[in-house]
Amino acid sequence: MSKSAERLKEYGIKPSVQRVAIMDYLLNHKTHPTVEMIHQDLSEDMATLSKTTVYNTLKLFAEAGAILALNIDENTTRYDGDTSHHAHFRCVCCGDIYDMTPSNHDWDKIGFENGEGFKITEEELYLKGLCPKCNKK
Amino acid sequence: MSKSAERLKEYGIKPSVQRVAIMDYLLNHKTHPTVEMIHQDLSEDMATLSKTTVYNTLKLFAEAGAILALNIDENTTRYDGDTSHHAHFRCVCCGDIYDMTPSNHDWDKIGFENGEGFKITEEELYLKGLCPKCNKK
DNA sequence: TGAAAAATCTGTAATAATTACAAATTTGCA
DNA sequence: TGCAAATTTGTAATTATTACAGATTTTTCA
Repeated sequence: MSKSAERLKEYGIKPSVQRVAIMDYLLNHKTHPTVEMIHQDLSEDMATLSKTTVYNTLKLFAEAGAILALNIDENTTRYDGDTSHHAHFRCVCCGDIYDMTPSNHDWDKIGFENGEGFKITEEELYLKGLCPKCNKK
Repeated sequence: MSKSAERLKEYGIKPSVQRVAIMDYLLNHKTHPTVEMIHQDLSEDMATLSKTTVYNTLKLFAEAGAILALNIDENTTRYDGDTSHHAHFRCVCCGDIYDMTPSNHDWDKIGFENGEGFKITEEELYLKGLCPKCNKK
């Protein structure tokens, strides 16, 4: 079975053709794509793929914890097949999103002064600025 | 001059009646309100206030760095008059947003393994989970 | 002071992302 | 094979946000 199909099963999701294709896309494109990009690219091989299916599927995946839904972009959601603990950087010039690895591995153990009683289940660190390419100009 | 008007001048923004009212609202409501909430509340005293003005003004403030625009909520932007360095928590149950103060004050000095060449100008830490109230239930 | 110019505000219409929903298709299984 | 359940599809509705042009307010300066 494909890696993508296995991944879906791990998270209790039945692997339909469309679901496997979308998960496959996410595992092979580290670009943090939008619904639009995924739909457009996959449509080349799956002409009948509906945008609604892409929306529904990504929501399903994200709610199951199989992928990450990122709100680092102001107007649209970006998706990430890599669910390991890492931060994200968005270049305010070109819009590209990069994975960032904090060198201080204690960042995920940060406590909060007023954190008593809170149950934290998700943590996202968003960085913005200029990427190396845009920074040179 | 009011504290709000002074604040605007600090950031090079001309203090009109509407702008002062909106900044005032943000400085006095720590609820991280949406455009909708701000407009609705201020409309009680300023019947003619347009929602477009609220949108434009908040964008102006945020771009000048006078306030923060938060994307912690999936479908709408929330605003924060407190620009000091702190994190945000959103309760997935009731939707309320809380300020969080990392007890490890080094969190803003985190380096990134693959950070060479990047110029980081903004940093947002978003936490999600259950607030003390919802956690009890 | 008082007109002309500039800045700001307002209301409506347009846009774009996302969701609702019902019909069509596919899948799993007796 | 044939039926029921799950999934997908396409269109219509919803919601947040922006575009834009006209109205209003503020500023400039003779």
